[in-house]
Amino acid sequence: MALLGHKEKILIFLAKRNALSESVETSTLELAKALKISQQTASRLLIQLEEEGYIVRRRYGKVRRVKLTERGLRELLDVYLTLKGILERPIEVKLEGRVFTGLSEGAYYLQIPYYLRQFEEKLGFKPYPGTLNIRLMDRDSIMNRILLEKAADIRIEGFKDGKRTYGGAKCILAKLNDRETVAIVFIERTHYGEDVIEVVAPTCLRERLGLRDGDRVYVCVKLPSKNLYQVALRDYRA
Amino acid sequence: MALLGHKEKILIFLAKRNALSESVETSTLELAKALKISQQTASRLLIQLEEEGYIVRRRYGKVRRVKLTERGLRELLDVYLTLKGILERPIEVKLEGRVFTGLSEGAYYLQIPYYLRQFEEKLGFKPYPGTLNIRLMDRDSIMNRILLEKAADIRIEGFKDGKRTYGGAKCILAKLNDRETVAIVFIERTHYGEDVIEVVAPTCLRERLGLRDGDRVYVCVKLPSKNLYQVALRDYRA
DNA sequence: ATTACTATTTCCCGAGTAA
DNA sequence: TTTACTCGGGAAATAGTAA
Repeated sequence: MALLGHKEKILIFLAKRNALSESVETSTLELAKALKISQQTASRLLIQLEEEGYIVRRRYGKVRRVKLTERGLRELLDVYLTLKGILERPIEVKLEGRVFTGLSEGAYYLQIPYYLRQFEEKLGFKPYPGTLNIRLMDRDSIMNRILLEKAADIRIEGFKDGKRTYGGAKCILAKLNDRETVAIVFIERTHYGEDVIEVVAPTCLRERLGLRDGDRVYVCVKLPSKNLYQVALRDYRA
Repeated sequence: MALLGHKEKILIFLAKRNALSESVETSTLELAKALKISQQTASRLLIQLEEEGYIVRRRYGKVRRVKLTERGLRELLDVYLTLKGILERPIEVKLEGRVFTGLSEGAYYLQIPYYLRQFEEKLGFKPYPGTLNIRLMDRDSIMNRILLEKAADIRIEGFKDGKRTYGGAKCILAKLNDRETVAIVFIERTHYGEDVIEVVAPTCLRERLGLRDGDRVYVCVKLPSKNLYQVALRDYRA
C-alpha cells in the first residue's frame, strides 16, 4: 500500500483497531512508528483529520482516544466500494490475431477417441475435427495468451498406449468475433510458440465465418476476476 | 475519496478504464482533467509510476497506451483486501451502564398477551415479565444506543383495543456481560431519555446475576457490518 | 511520557516552454 | 497536439523543543 497517502493510512490504521465503533487509545508516537513517519507529523495529521471532520479525539482523564466519524467511515467505504466495483467485475481478456494454416495436427488428435470423448464431455459440445490456428499480432495478445494458459481450467488428460505417450491439454471457453462459442486449447508441449493459439468449435469455423488465411479474428474470454488475480499474482508473490 | 494520493487515484482511474487487462489510450491532459491536476503533474506522475513499476506505457505509432503491471494490480488489491477485512468483519457495538429501578412499566406491558406472543415468536424465547433498566454512563454508549435503535430489526407491533393505543417497539438481540442472551427493547415514545436502555431476557437477570441498583453491566451487539454502515450513513447521505 | 509549537529542509505542484 | 523539461513558490515532513 505504498502509494496511499498518510491520512488514508491513518484512517485504515485506526479502523483496524476498531475505531469505527469505539474510541480507541492511540498515541501519536505509536501511530508514527506504525506508519514510519515522525511523531510530529503524526500529531499534525491527527489535528488536520479532526479539523477536516474525519475523526474525533477526546480525553478521558489522561487517556486520549480517537474514533472515526461517519465522514471517516464514508471515506474508507468510498474507496472500498470503488475498488470492489473495479476488481470484482468480470474481466474480458482479448486475443487478436490472424488465421493461418497449420500442420493439421489438431485434426489428427481430435479424431483419437480418448481425446474426443473428453472434449465432448468437458467442453459441452462435440468439436469439429480440426483446429483453427491463430497467430497473435500484438504484445498484449501474447501477454494475455500466457495469462490465459495459466487460467485455463478445463483439463484434458493425456494417456499412453504402449507405443507412445499422448500429451494432455488445457482449455478455456471463449467467443470468437463476439459470435461463435469456441474453446482455446493449450496443448502441452506444443510445437507452436507463445504467439499462437488453437481454437476448437462445434462447427467448421472457416466455413461458417468464411475465413481465409490472413484474416483478422479476435477471441474473448470472460474471466471471473478472482481467477484472474490469483493467476496474475501467483508468480508475482513467489 | 478526498484523502487518496494522486498516484493511487491514477491507478484507480486507469483500472476503471480496463487498464488491468489491456493497454488503454490515455493522454496526460485527459488524466489531468479527470483528477483535477495539471497536465504537467499528470505527466510527471505517469513517469514516476512507470519508474516505480506500477504501469507500463507503450507507443503504437502515434497512440500512447497505458496498462497496469502486476505490481499496479497488487497495489489496488492490497488496499481493497485490507479495507474488505476491516469493513466486512462483524462489528461489536458495546453499551455500558448501571442498573437502576424503573417504574415497572416494562413488566406491565410484558404481561399483555398481544405483546407477549410477539416477543416470544420474534425473539425466540419467552421473556421474563420485567425489564432490566440500564442507564448508560458514557458518550460512546449513548451514541451507540442511538445507532442501535436504528439498526434494531425485530419489530413489535402496537395495537388499539378501543380504549387506548398501545405503542410499538423495536428489539435487537444482544449479550449481557458476555454471558446472557438478551434483547434490547427500544420502545416507541418511551419516557426515558436516550441514556437509558431496557433489556429483556428469558430469566430474571437481577436474580441470575445477583444484580443490584448501581451495578455496572455491559451489553454487546454483534452487527453484520453491512447493516451498520447502512444505518450509520443513512443520515449522513441525506 | 505525551502533544504540539516553531524553524528548517525537502518535496511536490504547476507555469512556462521546448521538442 | 502531446509529452516532459526547468524552475520558482508553497506545501508537507522532520528536528528541536516547550508545555
